[in-house]
Amino acid sequence: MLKITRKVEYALIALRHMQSKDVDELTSAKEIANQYGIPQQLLAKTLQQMARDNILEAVQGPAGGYRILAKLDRISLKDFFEKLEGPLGMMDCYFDSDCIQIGACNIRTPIQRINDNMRNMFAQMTLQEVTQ
Amino acid sequence: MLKITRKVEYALIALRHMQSKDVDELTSAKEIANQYGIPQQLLAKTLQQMARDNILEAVQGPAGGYRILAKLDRISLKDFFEKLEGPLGMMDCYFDSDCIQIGACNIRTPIQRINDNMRNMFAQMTLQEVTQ
DNA sequence: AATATATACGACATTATTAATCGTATATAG
DNA sequence: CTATATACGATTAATAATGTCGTATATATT
Repeated sequence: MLKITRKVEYALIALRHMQSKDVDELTSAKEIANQYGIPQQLLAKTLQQMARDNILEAVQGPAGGYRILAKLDRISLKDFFEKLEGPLGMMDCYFDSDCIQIGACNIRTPIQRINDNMRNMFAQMTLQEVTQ
Repeated sequence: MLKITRKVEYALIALRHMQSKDVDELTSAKEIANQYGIPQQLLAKTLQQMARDNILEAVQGPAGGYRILAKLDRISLKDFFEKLEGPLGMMDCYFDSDCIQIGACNIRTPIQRINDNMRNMFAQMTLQEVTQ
């Protein structure tokens, strides 16, 4: 439990890889996939998603690839995680609450407190700190 | 991602339920399962595990059940989570590292930093805070 | 002593989630 | 024109979480 997904992991690897290059240099999904042993198609999808989220810029065609578009020190880890994986809740009922037992549940409030702490922690860390 | 398991959730519900009673009063798995709509056998296993971990005391036979044994304000959430679910790592390589790519991986150190923050956060919260 | 009801627990089955692949379309440099 | 890159929905495979089954043991009650 409390694990990040490979998607997030791959995204971080890719960002860090690109950050070690010139800002306008392009990196292909293939290059990263080969270098770190990541399934290329899966990585490509994640990069495409980051492009849709304006974290990366994508350039098509041969000699195309991706480059970092956003200011990584302006994106919190919380926002990054939620862009890629959706709302960050340790229990499903943190956001959507169609749990039948919600009336009987005695730990909803305490768990939400923990969850707020966790979200707050990730809100205070930036992508830059992880990928620099 | 970053979710707690039902096992932990059920354990917290059970602890909080027992804490609302007299300290030496017994509570059966059945009682809790019925009241909160939890599968009884699954809950029972979790209670048994907590008994093995000396968080609860178990009393067998009819009119048996469980009662809280440990001082909940002396058990951190980190220890509690790790008792129930094992080591707390956002990535598998935090503890065991048979990842083939470990040499190539460029984010191991940064992720460990995040993970340390998370573990530290849970180390500073006690079970008591959640179940009181 | 017999019975009913509780915990104890390994093995198995089911379900949900995550991870990976497939197939096809589009863009563009050479 | 061709090779190589991104784009992306659909599907399958793998893994992990969740739940069930069967059986054993303890013990209060009758």
